[in-house]
Amino acid sequence: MPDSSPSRGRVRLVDVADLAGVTKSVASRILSRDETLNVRPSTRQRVLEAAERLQYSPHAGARALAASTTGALSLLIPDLTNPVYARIARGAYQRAHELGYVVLLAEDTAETDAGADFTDLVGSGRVDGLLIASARRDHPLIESGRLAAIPHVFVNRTVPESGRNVTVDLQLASRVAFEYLHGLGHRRVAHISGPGDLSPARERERGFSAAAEQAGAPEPLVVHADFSEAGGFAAVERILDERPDVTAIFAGTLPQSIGALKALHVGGRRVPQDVSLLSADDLPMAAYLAPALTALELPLQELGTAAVDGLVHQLRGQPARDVTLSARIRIVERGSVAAAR
Amino acid sequence: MPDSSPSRGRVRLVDVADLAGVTKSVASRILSRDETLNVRPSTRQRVLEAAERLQYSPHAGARALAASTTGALSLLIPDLTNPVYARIARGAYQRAHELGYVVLLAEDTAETDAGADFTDLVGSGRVDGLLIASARRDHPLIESGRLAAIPHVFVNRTVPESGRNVTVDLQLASRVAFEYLHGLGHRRVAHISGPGDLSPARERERGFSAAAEQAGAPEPLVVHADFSEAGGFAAVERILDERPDVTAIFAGTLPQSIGALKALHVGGRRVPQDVSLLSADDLPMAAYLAPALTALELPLQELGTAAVDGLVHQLRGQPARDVTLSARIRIVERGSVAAAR
DNA sequence: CTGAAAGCGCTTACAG
DNA sequence: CTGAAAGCGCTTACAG
Repeated sequence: MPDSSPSRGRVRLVDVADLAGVTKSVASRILSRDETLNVRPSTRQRVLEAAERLQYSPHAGARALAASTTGALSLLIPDLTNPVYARIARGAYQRAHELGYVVLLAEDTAETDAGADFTDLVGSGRVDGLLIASARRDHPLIESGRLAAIPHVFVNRTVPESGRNVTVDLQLASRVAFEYLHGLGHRRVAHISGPGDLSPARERERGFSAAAEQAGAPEPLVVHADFSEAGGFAAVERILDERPDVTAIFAGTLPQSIGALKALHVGGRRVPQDVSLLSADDLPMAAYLAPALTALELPLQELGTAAVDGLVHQLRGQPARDVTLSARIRIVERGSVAAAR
Repeated sequence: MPDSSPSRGRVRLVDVADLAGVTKSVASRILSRDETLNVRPSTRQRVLEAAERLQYSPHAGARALAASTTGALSLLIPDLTNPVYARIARGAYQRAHELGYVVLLAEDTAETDAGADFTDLVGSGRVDGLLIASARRDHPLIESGRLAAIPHVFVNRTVPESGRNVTVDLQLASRVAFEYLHGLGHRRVAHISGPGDLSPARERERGFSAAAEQAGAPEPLVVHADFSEAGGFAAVERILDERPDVTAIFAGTLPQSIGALKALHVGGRRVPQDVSLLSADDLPMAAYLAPALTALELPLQELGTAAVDGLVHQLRGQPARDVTLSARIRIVERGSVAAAR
């Protein structure tokens, strides 16, 4: 096979144009599916075949430079370890792929201090916009003000006044949780929430308490804790201390639930005979714990999908908007919740 | 403040050069830390300050185009949900950051069929190279042959003959596991491995069996299973069926251990009184299960670090090489393993 | 229906 | 020590 001498071994647009017997202009327009273009079907065909045969893959940088668009989105998640984000990420990937975007994932913990790096992802023209699931309230990205010029969306968190929040209706979800427990006769109920400054945590609390008030039930005890096993453990210690007669606990995340289970065990409570435990986050693992956890299922994959839709909406020049998902919130019953005695 | 009219609001190299009173050439060389450059300290100072003041962030695409290097690496992981990869990713991030690279994470499951997308990440000049932790044996990336022209490294998996494998010495790790159990008097031992075609699984098996043989112990029962809770559950069912007198089980992953715990419980075995369970993957959660899991700790973060080093080594024109980590392999003792009765 | 040409924002020999 | 200029591989008005 003769070498058509592409520089550095890269197949360029001009190579496929040459092979197809057209100019770069036409090739470019055909390959980028320019709708306004009228070409003979046979020409189109030749170009497509040439691209295929040469395994042509446009240079993203050159395209970004010329068109000032990258075709890439970045998803910033606070904790790779939390499977909740895996679900969101999958939804995001899938939709992005459908829309012709690539999504680049990045973990954005306080330790990595990656905030700067990530603003730079957009600043340096690597991505067109940001899907921000990082939950830190005083995130450098937000504080910096650099976000203002950048298309972005907040996922699973809420930044007041931003008009860019894509969230599950956590107040509704918490209400569902409360009413489920209340319906089983539980009257002394506690809720393990997240760190006080995180918006999802605040909303769960609000929904839970509001539901209690509306039901005329005693005010639930709300305890703030880290979203981790250790957090759940410590929270239950405090709950048992302040309210030893508690009959049901609603934990905000699965890791917290695992810690809670342990602390209940240590505290001599049987689950669910003495205390019922309802977990947020329905993940495969929940079914394998002892007892299997009854959990609140949320539309996480849909959240990822909606986030990409919201961001792409902005990229197309539409104004940002809040999106709240309230479908597909339900309780998956397993063994950790029983009727109050 | 007067508008210096940057196009599209972007601050360009020429803007900082102007502000500093030099040409683009000099500014470029100073900002990209060109060692061979000799400039007056005062000039360097002015350029750096100008860049700082304008919040200059070079256009990654333009740079990629001109220098044919992107400063980005991509880490492909098979399952976002598995915390093992989070640890590897953190190590990779940190080292990449130190070396001036950005790392872009992507989940590469069979379902997303993302193989093509990812080859394209390099093909399209978005990243300089790939850190491949995807474990599928017949991965489209490998099959396609396109990988040949692309700097890459396999992380936590081994592709024979590739000379690009960055791994923990799993044979050694399994030996450590076996000898720990053997030392406690266990003679009827089983191992829950992964799907038969995954290289880490095969190596763990080999190491485990070899250690048994060397100790003159009976051959361990090895059961293949999915790396999930369900896999661990099914594996233990089979083990109890084939070898009801088993006294110790070594599970290859934490999710498998969780499933195993459940199956042992269902099978009427107490852990560790009747059967000891040793888990691979020491993660925070292990301490909160009932019983707390004794686990094999592996140098996962170091694995990520070494992978980046290996890839950057290639990017600098050095030949690829295998790297095997054998330090920091140890047993973290908790409650799930006891001496044989 | 198709082509010639400018320009996106950088880097990097090559000159001075 | 610093500058002028070509070129990386695309897209996109603008012409024909």
